[in-house]
Amino acid sequence: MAKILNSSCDSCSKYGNGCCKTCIAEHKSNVFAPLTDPELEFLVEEKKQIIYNKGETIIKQNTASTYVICMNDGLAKVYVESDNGKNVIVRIAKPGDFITGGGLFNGSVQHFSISAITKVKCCLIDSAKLTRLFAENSDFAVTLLRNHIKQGNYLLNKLVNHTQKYMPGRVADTLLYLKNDIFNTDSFNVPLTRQELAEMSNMTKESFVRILHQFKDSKAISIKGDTIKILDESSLKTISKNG
Amino acid sequence: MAKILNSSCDSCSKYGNGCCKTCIAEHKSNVFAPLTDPELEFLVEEKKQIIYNKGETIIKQNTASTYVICMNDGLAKVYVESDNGKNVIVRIAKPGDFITGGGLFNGSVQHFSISAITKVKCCLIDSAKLTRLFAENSDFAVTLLRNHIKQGNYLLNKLVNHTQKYMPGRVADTLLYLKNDIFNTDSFNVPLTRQELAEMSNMTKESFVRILHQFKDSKAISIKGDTIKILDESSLKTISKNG
DNA sequence: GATAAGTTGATATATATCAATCTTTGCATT
DNA sequence: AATGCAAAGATTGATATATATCAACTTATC
Repeated sequence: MAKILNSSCDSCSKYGNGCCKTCIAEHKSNVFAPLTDPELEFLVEEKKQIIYNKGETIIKQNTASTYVICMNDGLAKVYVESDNGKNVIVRIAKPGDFITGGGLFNGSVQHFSISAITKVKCCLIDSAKLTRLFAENSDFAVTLLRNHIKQGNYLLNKLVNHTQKYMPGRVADTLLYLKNDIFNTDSFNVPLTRQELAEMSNMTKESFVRILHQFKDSKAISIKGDTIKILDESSLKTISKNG
Repeated sequence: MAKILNSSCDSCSKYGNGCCKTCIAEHKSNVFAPLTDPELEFLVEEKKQIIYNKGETIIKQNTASTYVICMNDGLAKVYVESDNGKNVIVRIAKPGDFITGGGLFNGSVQHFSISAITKVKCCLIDSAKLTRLFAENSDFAVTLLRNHIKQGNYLLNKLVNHTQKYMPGRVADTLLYLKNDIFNTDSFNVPLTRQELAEMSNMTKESFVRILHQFKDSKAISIKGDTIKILDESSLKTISKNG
């Protein structure tokens, strides 16, 4: 079970002692950047920092939740569970990411699930506090809105990519996403199963494997155990582009 | 060419003379509802009301624009132009809808195109004014954010529907969308071509036609010229659900 | 040593593409 | 206003293909 770190956690229980301030310092683009120190204090004063083990569910689709989540450490998958039992992984959440469910200001019901793909440390913040801060700090509202607009653009792009591209283009997109948005290195250890990589790419695991090995054969990537190395990014970009 | 209605347009040039107040009265869920009269006055004081003829482009993807659009009359399609030349129609905008492009607070570049599918009357409002209003009225910020979160949920749903459902399910979705979200009647005259209906349903026009006629044969709908009538909504819902 | 994950091959199928025909619409000319 | 014609849209059928499914097998993991 996920365990709650109580307030004796000296690095995280309170702003001023580490966690939240560090979060914001480390992740410049964080939505909390516009907040003043007292505002930040108010926001985090009752927050809960939770640790989830690999595989644990952080948010469950179709259940109510009034928390917004601030990722602190580890990786999580944000995914939609469809009626036919297949999952669609929408994105990977990484440290510094701020996740507001589809229920924010909107009935509290979550429109996607989130689960830990590695050990995850994250803060749960009561979403009612956001509303209060809007009244004091409109820059914060703008930042949060900008965040959601970017999210919308990302989804729009994903919609087009997943419906218009052939499988090789979608696999290339997934690999480029992992390299450039998640790990920021050419070579990375993938904590996701082939099934999950396939769910990111909108195809079956068998199809994903086949195309991955095509890329390996054409020297665009190398695979050693769980480690994938991008050898020829421009080649992948070309494949991504023409579909 | 689209023509600008000058300030002599007595029904629309100014708040207090009709247009915007009427807009809000008619469309209860409008995002402008939280605004006070003076705030509304400020928002619309320099707005432009424009009429577009059928087929004209209102917003062009990848161009900069600092306007937000308030639909006043008519219907428009919001769509993404993909690299392979195929369009994906994301939604239909109807009177009362408020459309903020993907560039809002975010570089001004539009991430989708909008064009008129009937004669359209709409207001273009300078998006810089929104930021100013946030400072005065945080309820407005919350409403706008809620609007975007709903938009995100809609896109998430569309992503899953378009990637997980078979064609009959997607055609059923399109028909139910037109009935329940756009026209609000069982029988409606469709101003969209088969090509456009197919672009809403993520398939070719040929496939769309075939399935439409299957639905006709099974008495779920009837087709007379440009008019489609939903005869058996529950049947369409079943088809939508099981894919 | 058992269970899950990854791989590979053969086959089935949903859907796109191509091609032909039919229908409607817009427009110029009388 | 009526006529004819061109262009666009709609429909239907035959075929091709991208991708899923099914099945067998191998490899890794607890």
